[in-house]
Amino acid sequence: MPKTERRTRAEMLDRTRERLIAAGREHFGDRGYAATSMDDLTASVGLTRGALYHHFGGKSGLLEAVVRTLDDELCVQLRAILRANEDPLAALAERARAYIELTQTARFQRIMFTDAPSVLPDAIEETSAACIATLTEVVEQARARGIVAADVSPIALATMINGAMADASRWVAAAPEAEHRARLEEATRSAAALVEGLRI
Amino acid sequence: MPKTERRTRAEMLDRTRERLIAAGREHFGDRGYAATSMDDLTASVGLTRGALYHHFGGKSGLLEAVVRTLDDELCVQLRAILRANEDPLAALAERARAYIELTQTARFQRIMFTDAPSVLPDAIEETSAACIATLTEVVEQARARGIVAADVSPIALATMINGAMADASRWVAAAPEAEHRARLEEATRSAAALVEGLRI
DNA sequence: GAATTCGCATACGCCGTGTATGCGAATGAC
DNA sequence: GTCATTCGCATACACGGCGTATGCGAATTC
Repeated sequence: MPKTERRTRAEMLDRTRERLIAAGREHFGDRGYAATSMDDLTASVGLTRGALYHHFGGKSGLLEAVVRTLDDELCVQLRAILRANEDPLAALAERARAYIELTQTARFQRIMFTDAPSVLPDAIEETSAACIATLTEVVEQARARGIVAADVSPIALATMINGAMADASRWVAAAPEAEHRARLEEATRSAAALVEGLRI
Repeated sequence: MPKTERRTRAEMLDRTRERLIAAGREHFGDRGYAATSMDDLTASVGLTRGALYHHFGGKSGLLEAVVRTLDDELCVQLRAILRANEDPLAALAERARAYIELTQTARFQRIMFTDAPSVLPDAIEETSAACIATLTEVVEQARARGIVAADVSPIALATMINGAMADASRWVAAAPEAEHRARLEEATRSAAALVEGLRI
């Protein structure tokens, strides 16, 4: 029996999907969505646009698949951090650092922060809503325990914390290599100060 | 002497610039940058693409002009509010409400928050840097007066406040008409709580 | 009044996307 | 095992939009 295993049809299908998504991460992340040619992208993995339209329906369909992949990878890690901390505000501070660190790659920033909101407002709205929902739960816990004032709106606060994190991440990523670590520390400390300020 | 005044050449030039920028605000704001055809846009003000390329160099050039117009209009009003408040943190809270209110139009949101960062990352980086710079000054004042802790980074904090404001604005704007006012109040109160939490 | 500038229109070529169509290999029926 | 069928993907075509080169006509300059 030769070492080349036989692949079932479904396996092959999944493999080309994955290859296209991987190519999407690279091309969209490096050149930006608008400047990416689907002819080039598909050719870079030995395919043509036919495969793209078959699997994703079009250029934006591939971007959406890439976005969901990136979002899933991030969410898994962030949720683990929230679960690991007992104190809600401490959990938020911990999560802030992890969020900034996990979103530092240029590709992630370009795709998730810059291009996707413009091309797929609905998909981004959906994923960030899920992200904000978990933050909202944390704020509600804190409020229920009397850690933060009862008159703040958990959803509004979660939304703002989410926005603050995104911009903090961009600010760190925009730093020249030498200042990178310093900015990460500054951003982490400031984020902690911001959420700890909510403590009564 | 007839009522039709004679226009100098320079005046005419400025008028077509303004008309194109106005058309840009409408088309980019209503349909999005990518979905806007420059043939349609120029035709809507009785011109052709020739005028566009003469004045702005291209599609993105017009967007940049629109962005700077919108940014200028906003900055003027926000600066006035910062000057009107003595206490730095109170000024920030006041500014937060004004910022959210002044950025509620769908056109502003679409152009400044959604499309421009993708098409003109440098221009947006530049304008938001200016915005963050003024916020940084306010935080530094507060720190100098001992109102906030000395170990927070004014720039990092200003960046995060800026991001929090933008997302708060989007959150309010995304509300159905009926909830609009309620969300504005929630966001304003929560923003105030966030910055007041920094007070020692 | 001739020359020149310059604001804007016209005309052309190119690239990229979406769609319709075609082919060939893997799958299922019997 | 053969035939019919599905389906993953390639090929071919048509359309629209952008950028550039070119042209015209009116306002300025001398």
